[in-house]
Amino acid sequence: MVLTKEYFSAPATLLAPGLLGKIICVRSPQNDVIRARITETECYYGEGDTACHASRGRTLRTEVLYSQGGVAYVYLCYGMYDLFNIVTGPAGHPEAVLIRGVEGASGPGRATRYLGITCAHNRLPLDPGHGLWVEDDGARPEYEELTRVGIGYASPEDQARLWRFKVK
DNA sequence: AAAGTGATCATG
DNA sequence: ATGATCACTTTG
Repeated sequence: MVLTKEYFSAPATLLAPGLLGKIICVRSPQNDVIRARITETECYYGEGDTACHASRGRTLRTEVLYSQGGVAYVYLCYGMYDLFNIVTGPAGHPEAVLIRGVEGASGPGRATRYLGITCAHNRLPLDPGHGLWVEDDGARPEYEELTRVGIGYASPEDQARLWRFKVK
């Protein structure tokens, strides 16, 4: 079944582990669909999370994080890699789940490249009509909780949070 | 271990 | 207008 905006309106802290095993679907320019099961995620939660892009408030870039859950947040990292996040939670509260890996591609930059997701997908609602959506086939894989990667600029307590989730 | 790469945001 | 910074990957 296709996951809806209502599903994505739950908190990122819940959805990051919950999305493991779900299937990202992307319609390519050639009109075929690429599918891959999520194997690793991280959550970024609110302005109070010093690792979250919205920790310094609303800007042109972070505006999309304040949407109601169920839209894509894609941004260019290190000048080379498009990183794909799913915005979650209620409107007005900035939070998202970063897709760090899918079956067939580990690492957030590689996963987006593998799926064919680019900055052109930024702000798009996640549904089949927009060519980018997520399906649940009932899989509930076991996972482990780890600290987030690449956030050395965040406060020590935020760095210590177990907000990365990885399928065993 | 270190470079490569460019949008973004804060500063002047 | 300028410069530091960066939720990474590849190569050695």
